[in-house]
Amino acid sequence: MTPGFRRPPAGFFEADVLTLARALIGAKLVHDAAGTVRSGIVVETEAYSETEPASHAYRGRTDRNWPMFEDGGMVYVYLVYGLHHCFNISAGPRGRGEAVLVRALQPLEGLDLMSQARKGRPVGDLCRGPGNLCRAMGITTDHNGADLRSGPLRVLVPEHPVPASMIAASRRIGITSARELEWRFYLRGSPWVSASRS
DNA sequence: CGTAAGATGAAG
DNA sequence: TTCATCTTACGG
Repeated sequence: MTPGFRRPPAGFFEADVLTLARALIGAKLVHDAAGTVRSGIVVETEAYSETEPASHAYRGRTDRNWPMFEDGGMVYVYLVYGLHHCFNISAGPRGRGEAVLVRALQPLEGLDLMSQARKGRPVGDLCRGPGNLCRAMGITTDHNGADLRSGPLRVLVPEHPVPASMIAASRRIGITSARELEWRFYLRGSPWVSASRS
């Protein structure tokens, strides 16, 4: 266990999705695979809920989105545009369709592996954007339905919480509905966050 | 069934 | 701005 980080307290992932999306900023995402370790600090997230139309959960549970409806802390990974994976963390209690999309990480460990997976892109781009981060971290649909508290993917929270004043909110990126909601959160001033689209 | 659109990324 | 690439979800 890395100094400065600890296992999340009980109930951490059962919080409502907006609370969790904020609480994940500054947390550490770790992937252990085949004796290798990759990790990074979460610097950008987005909340998605069954209550708004931009969410996969808006029209109820399906074969794809079912992890969103499971207990908080379950991994939801899906493929977008037939090319890129997106990594989400289920929030809230079982039966409620909510998840946090992780959009960017500050790379911490396993930079060599990440760089290899990302074809030698600059460090600043390794984990910038949801698809890029999955590629760098080696996250695929194989991880769909995994438990973040017991599997090869883990989340650790900082011992000293990120001050609320360091977390900024904005509109979500790349969606066509519910544009007005400011459900994207990022570490203020971080150079690792993804760029906005039009 | 057929098909349109998608929580993106990279190149031109 | 365009295109790669393919699954999902929805309509017929």
